[in-house]
Amino acid sequence: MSKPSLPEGTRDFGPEQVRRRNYIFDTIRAVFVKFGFQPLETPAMENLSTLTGKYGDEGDKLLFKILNNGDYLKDADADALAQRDSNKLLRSIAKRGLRYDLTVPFARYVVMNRHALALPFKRYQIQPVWRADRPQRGRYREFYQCDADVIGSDSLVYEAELAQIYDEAFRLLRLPVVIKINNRKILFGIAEAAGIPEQFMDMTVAIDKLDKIGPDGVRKELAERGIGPDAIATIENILAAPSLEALRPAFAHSETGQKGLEELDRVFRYLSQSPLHNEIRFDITLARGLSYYTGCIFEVAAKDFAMGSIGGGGRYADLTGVFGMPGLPGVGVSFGADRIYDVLEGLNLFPETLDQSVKILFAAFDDATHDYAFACASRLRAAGIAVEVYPEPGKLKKQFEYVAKRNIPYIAITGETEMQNGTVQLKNQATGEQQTLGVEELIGLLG
RNA sequence: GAGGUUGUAGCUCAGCUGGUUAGAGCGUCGGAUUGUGGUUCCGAAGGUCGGGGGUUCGAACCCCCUCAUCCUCCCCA
Repeated sequence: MSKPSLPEGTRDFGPEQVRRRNYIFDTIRAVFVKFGFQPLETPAMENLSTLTGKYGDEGDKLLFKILNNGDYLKDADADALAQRDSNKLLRSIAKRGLRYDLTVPFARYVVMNRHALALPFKRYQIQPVWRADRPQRGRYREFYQCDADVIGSDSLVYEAELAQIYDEAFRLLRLPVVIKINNRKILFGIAEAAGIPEQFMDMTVAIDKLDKIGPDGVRKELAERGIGPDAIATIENILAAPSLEALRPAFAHSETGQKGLEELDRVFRYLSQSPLHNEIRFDITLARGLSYYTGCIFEVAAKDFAMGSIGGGGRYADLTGVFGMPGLPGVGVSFGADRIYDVLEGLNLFPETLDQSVKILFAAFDDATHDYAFACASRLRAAGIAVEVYPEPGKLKKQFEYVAKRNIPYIAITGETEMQNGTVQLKNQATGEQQTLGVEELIGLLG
């Protein structure tokens, strides 16, 4: 019998961690609700056909596949098996997989329930997702996303609301962030201005790395991806633009680029109606990988703490199209709860009060007073107060040590005298103050 | 998927070029203290040295495999 262990990239969460995680979830959820989003949950597993092809070749490789039940080799593709062709074999031995994100399952849900939905449909979803990535700092194989998406409207008011949601949630978590915003149409405008619209994706991937590899690195990467020197010069020129307004001349011949500028202008106009607490920054190098984004894109980074993005999102013109329902636009954002946890922990920003669940512990000396303690505890519980009774009557030392370890703020000592008078000896653990109280008075004090 | 790092008590880590019975601090448990904790003192328990195989008279230490960890790339939350 070997020691038990966990699969790579997964974790247990102890009581304190769960309380802290719930603090994050509750905070984000409250903001979602305030903006009119409705809850949705979908299964951990989806049909593999729902998932494959939605995240690019890389994404497909990172999907966890679930082996079919029963005699899965009976129906396996014999040729693929003989040829040891895993990709070909897969379809015949695994028909399900674990969800990779929350957006695709949402799109699937919308298509399946289109007749029942009032559009625009605003939903939020807080659930785990799984990726067979190599775990490292801030990267896990099982992690939670907190998503808010709107489907069925192309109004830019939602882009503004989603930016406000980021701002509000991180304000409540007291975590200073930068909300970066860009627009895929602006990126396409750059490609058009440089005369390389067909290399839009290559260009995007390269300039996304600017803050990581620097201008020289980007130049090199652009060249490696087969983009000519003239085009590279144009791109660099545009990237150096100091403001949105300065881009206008460069996009004189790019209708898409102009559209991108207009969209961002509109979003900023909405946002100017109500000041944000965090910085929102136009970042022309922001690209984001998922290929289905078509309009505004978002990314959130913590200030003062090195961590990959702790949130991201954007607009997609046609996500449900792959499920046979074209023309439904959507926009959404995601919070990376696990990374937010790591950042809050690193910056020591979790509230102290999260670990006080039980308010008081009852301590007794013998069988008779143990009964009395139990009776008192029951009355407090009936009044809605979280209470514990120490399991063994006897030495106070142990009972006090337990209270200290559990961070319980009060201890009630129920001895012979107290039992006869219907009182308890209440001690405040923080101040050391002690007083004799009747049970009703105790309920009044703690309730 | 590619490359590297680390793995010794519950935790953090020592452990010399391979050499008797693998140590420390913290924590845990018991006692000093049978109605008052976080201090102090005394004592105790706790190890398949991540797992498997190999080299050797002898392996925590060297070699191979494997599992896990942390990090970089890729990609992302």
